[in-house]
Amino acid sequence: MSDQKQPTEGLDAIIQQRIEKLERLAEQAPAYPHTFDRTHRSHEIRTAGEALIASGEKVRFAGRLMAKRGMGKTMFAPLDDEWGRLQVYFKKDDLGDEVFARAQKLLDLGDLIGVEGFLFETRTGELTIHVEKWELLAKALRPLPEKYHDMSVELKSRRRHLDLAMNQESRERFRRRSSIITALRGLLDAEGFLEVETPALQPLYGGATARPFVTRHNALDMELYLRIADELYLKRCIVGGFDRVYEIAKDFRNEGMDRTHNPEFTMLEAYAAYWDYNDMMDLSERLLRTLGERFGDEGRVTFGDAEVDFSQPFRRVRFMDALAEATGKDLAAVADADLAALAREHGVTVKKGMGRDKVLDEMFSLLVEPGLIQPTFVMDHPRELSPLAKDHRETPGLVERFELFVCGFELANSFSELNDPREQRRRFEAQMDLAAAGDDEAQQLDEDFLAALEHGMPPTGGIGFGVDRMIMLFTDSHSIRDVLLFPAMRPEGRQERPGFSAEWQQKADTEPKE
RNA sequence: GCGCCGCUAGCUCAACUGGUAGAGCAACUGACUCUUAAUCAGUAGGUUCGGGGUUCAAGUCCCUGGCGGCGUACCA
Repeated sequence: MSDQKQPTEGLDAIIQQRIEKLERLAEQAPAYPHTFDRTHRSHEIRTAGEALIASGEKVRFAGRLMAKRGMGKTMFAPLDDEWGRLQVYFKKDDLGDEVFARAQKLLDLGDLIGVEGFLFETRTGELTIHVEKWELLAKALRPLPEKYHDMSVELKSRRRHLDLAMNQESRERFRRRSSIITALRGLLDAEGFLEVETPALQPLYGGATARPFVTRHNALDMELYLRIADELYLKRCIVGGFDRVYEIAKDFRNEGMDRTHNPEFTMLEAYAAYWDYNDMMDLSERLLRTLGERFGDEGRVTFGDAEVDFSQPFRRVRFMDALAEATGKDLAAVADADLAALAREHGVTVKKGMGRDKVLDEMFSLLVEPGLIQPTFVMDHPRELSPLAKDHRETPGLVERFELFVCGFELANSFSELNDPREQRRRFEAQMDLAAAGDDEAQQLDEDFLAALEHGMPPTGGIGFGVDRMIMLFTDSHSIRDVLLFPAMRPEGRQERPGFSAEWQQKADTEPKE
């Protein structure tokens, strides 16, 4: 470990060799220059290709060296930038022995270089830069992964920089993510929504049913929660007189992880004064239809085996009707005791303390959700499940709520927002009873929020979209990890890890460094 | 959480019922003036995830811990 002998094998040897090459390159020119002025990026050269060949003008291009194909006195090398790949051509007769040899001998795969030269087309028709000058922009001391097999799923997520460097389609996917979010902002802005920012650190968590992350503020000497939703703050904005607001923000939920769940995820919440949930359904259709047009094929999107069509009006079905379709029974007419039995018959696990509506919700998740492939609004839910939604204007026991399902997962959740402060207080109290009975996801009573409501909130429609899931849908990605640059993962390495203990830290500090 | 499967060179993977750990890519040396998974000849590279056990002998079997994938449960 303190051995001074130079490594002659494995990764250490590769790094050592590359450092030596770096030092030799540094004798001639700065190894880490501060800038490189490009005239074009790869897609721009590709677009202007013929004109650039005809004019013979000089181009300056920079990228990562992805292969070296040496032919003795010439060398071809593909260079990647964000938008794609462009081949460059080194020729000894043109560059001179020294400059050519430096490229041939001292460049490694993964190095970042800048070139200047003129464009030509090779015999096989590939657009190529004939290099007249080149310089190192940064050396890759570590080798790139192997080039013609996929990296393991784990490495792709864990070393996203390498996934991005190696896989054009991965770069494309994240560029598309960015475009979709930009498009959403544009659409909401055009609809008169104001983008606002609300606290991620909250003294009380609310607006959804989930277990929170807890953290601590030293100066205030208090525990804070990472938000599970923005809802209660955005409604305060509506109370204050903003007409339409939205926020695209990370929420944090301390729950399991799987193909559609990451502990931190991006949620779009939007609230509009004087709207109800019908208006929000219309808004959802407008947003998704436009996204479908821009990012799909005339409003249609391929997701696995399914083709989802956003161009037609979405199906609307009442929650209880969907359940009736699935079970063949009108569950509203079934007594509580019989309902539990019926649920078990359909393979739903019914636990003690689950209310009637909770059982219905379980049945819905298992029996109905997976079959909702085409965009479907499921509306008018049982009241107990929705403590922030307004009572249904016609049917007692229900609330004005809808969830939008696509490809078997929930994409959005929306209500006519409850704005009667006394009713809201009763709903919170009911939640507290659930909490007392052991439901650790029940919502907390938020006096400050209630006081805001007591000042008067206009009738309001609200909605929350799972942005990551939306991105999955429009990129045909089947795991949330594929649309998050850095999904949550356990740290790798170190066997002994007594939770960042002083003991480990001390050990790390006292051990000799390489 | 639980269940199943996996972890071998920098990367992607082999190694049968336990018997000298291999290949391709990357690297190194050399040849080659339009290649594109460049090609050709040669070289080097391993604590087989960690720890313990069984055995004459363990990548392989057993126990235990770590990390991951998939399924399942709660949730967006």
